[in-house]
Amino acid sequence: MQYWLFKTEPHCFGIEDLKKAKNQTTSWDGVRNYQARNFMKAMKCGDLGFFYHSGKNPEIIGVVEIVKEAYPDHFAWDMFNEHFDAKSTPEKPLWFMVDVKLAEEFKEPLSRKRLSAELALADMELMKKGSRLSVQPVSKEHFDYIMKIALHK
DNA sequence: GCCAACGTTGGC
DNA sequence: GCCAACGTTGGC
Repeated sequence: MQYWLFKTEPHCFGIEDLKKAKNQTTSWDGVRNYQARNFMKAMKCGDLGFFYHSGKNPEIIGVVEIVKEAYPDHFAWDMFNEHFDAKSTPEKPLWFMVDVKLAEEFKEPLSRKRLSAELALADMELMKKGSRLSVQPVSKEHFDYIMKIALHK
């Protein structure tokens, strides 16, 4: 069992969109970064990930569960999709996505400010300056630590 | 709005 | 294969 973090701009696809989605499940498509893609390929059903809003009010607002392991991101084949990439084809898919389902919405979101006050999280990928990875692994220690804060509130 | 960090592109 | 230029991300 591994832990992850999914970043998203709330006005693009936020927790409200996920809540409204069928079965509160969505495909995590549109990732066009090799490192992030490789992390998605490593995900297993049942793995958990934080749902993070970037932007004006950065915060972790919940937890999602991987419910479908990596499969080709067909949006990359659609010329009219904003994430179209001619290098990817149905025969040789380059980009992949997973399906995630809302597992838990925190009663109170954990703001980045709140998280950065925690020394124990200083070496977390998310908290590193200049970290732009939209899909990233989270250690069990960091995951548990953050869950403890979230549930304690 | 600013700017640092990072990934990608393309000339050589 | 190097690296400068450029575009994007994302916190502040």
